[in-house]
Amino acid sequence: MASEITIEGPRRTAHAERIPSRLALLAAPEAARSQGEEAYLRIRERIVSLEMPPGSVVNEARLRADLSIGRTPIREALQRLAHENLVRSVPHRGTFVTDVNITDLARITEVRVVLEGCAAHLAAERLGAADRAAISELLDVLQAGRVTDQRDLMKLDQEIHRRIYRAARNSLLEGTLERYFNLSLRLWYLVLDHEVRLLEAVEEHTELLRAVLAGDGARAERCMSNHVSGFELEIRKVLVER
Amino acid sequence: MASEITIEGPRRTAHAERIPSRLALLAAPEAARSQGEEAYLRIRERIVSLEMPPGSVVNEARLRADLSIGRTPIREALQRLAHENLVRSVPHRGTFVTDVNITDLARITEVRVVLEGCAAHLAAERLGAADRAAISELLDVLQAGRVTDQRDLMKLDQEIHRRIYRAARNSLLEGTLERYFNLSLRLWYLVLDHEVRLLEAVEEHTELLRAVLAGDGARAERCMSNHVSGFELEIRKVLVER
DNA sequence: TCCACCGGTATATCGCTCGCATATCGGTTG
DNA sequence: CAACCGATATGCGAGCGATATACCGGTGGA
Repeated sequence: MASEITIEGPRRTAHAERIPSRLALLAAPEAARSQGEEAYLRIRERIVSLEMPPGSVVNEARLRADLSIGRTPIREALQRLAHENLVRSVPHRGTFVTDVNITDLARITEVRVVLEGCAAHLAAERLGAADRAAISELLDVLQAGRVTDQRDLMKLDQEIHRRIYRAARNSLLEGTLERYFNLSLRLWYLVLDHEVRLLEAVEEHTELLRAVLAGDGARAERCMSNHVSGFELEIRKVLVER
Repeated sequence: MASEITIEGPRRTAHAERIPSRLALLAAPEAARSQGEEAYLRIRERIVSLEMPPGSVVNEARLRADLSIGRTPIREALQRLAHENLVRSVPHRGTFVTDVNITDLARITEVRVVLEGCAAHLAAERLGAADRAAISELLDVLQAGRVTDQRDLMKLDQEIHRRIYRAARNSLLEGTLERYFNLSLRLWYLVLDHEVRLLEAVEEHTELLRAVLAGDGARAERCMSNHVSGFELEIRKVLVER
C-alpha cells in the first residue's frame, strides 16, 4: 500500500556508512554552518550568557541587523530556541526570553540528576581510548589547581560535562543533555560573582572523573548525581536570598 | 550594561499569570493549531505509523500537495522532526525518514528506562485529584480485560504513558519523554502483528498504575523501568529474527 | 467637573506564500 | 575515463494579508 513511497534512502549501497558523515559534520570546525545554525548558536549564546536577560523581548529586526542574517534563518533559530525553552513565542505579541525561577530550577535539576547520572554511568562502562585520554587530561588540569577564576571553572565544567556526554556514546542522550545543560548554564551565569563553592565543585569533578576512568559506573553515577544536586542547592541558595 | 535590552516582558503587571495561558493553549482542542503545527503532527503521525517507512525519502512537494499546506510550514515541520531524530536532512540531497536498527533501539531504551522511571516516581509522589481520577479510570479499563487487540492496547499504552508524564508535573520532562516515546512508538508499529506479549504488558501496566495510585514512588519507578526494559526485549526479539 | 468605560483606528508582529540563488547528483558525451 | 550539464532540492530573502494589542477620543454616569 505504502510501498510506492518506499524509495531508497541516501546511497543504499553504502548504508552501513551513513553515520560517519554525521560524525564528520560534528567534527567540522565552525565553517560550514548554515546561517540558520549560525543564528541559533549566536542567539543561544546571548541568552545563556544573559546578554539577553530573562524576560526581555526578542526583537527580530534588531537581531537581523546585529547578526547580518536574513529573516528566515532568524525565525528558524527562534523556533528552535522555543522548543528548547529558552524563548517563548506568543503569536502576534512577540518573542520573549524565558524567565527563570526556583520552580524551573527544580524541574531542570530533577531531570538532570537522573540523566547526567545515566550518562556518567554509561561513560564509565564504554570509555574508549580517545575519551580516556581526553578525560585524563581534564583530570590533570583539575588537579593542577590552576583554575580558580569562576568563569574559567565554568568553562572547565562545560568541557567535562560535554566530554562525558560524548563518552556515553548515545547521541540521543547527548542531544537531550546538551539542551538541559544550556538551561542550567544560564542559571549559573545568573549567580556568577556570588562566590559560590569553587573547591567543592573541583573535588566533585575530580572524584567523578576518577570513577569514570576506573570504569566504575555505579560510583560515577552517584558522583554525577550528587554533583548536579549540589549545583542546584548552591544556585538555589543565591536565588532565594535575592 | 545590557540594561538597554532589558525591556519588559509581556504585561508585567500580570506577570504571575503567564502560565495559565500556556495551560489554556494546551487545553485548546485541536482547532487553533497553526499550519506549521498541523503539518508537524500529521507528518509525525505518518512517520510513526510507518506510512512513511524508515529510509524513504521525504518529498516536500508531495507533502505540500497531500496536506494542502504551503512550503514554509512544511519546512518548519521537517526541521522540527529532524531535531527529534525522526527525519534526517542532508543539504541539497534530500530529507529522509531515519532508519531504525537494533542500536537505535538500545539507545532509545537506555534513556527511557531512567526517564520513564523518573516520571513514574514523580507522578506517584505528586498525584493530584484529576490525575488520580484519570489513572483510576485507565486502571479500570485495564482490569476489565476488554482490550485484546494489539492496536487497542497500543492506544491504551499511549494514554497511560502520556498521563503519567503529565502527572509528573514537570513540563520539561514531559516534552523530552514525548519525543522519546514517539521514537519508541514507531518501533512498536514495526513489530506489530507479530503476536507479542499482550498479557504481560497489561499486568505490568496494572501493577504500575497501582503503585502510582498508592503513592509508592520507588515501586512505580521500578515497575516502569521494568516495563520499558521488557518492551525493548520484545521488540528486539522480533527485530533480530528478521 | 471629573472619572470610568467603550468603540474605533493605528501599529507592530506574525504566519505564510512565492521566487531566486546555490549546491549536489546522475547521466551523458567527447 | 574524465568532465560537463541538466535535474532536483534546499537555503535564503522579500512581501502580503491577518490578527492582536495599544492608543485615543468620545460618551455616560456620579
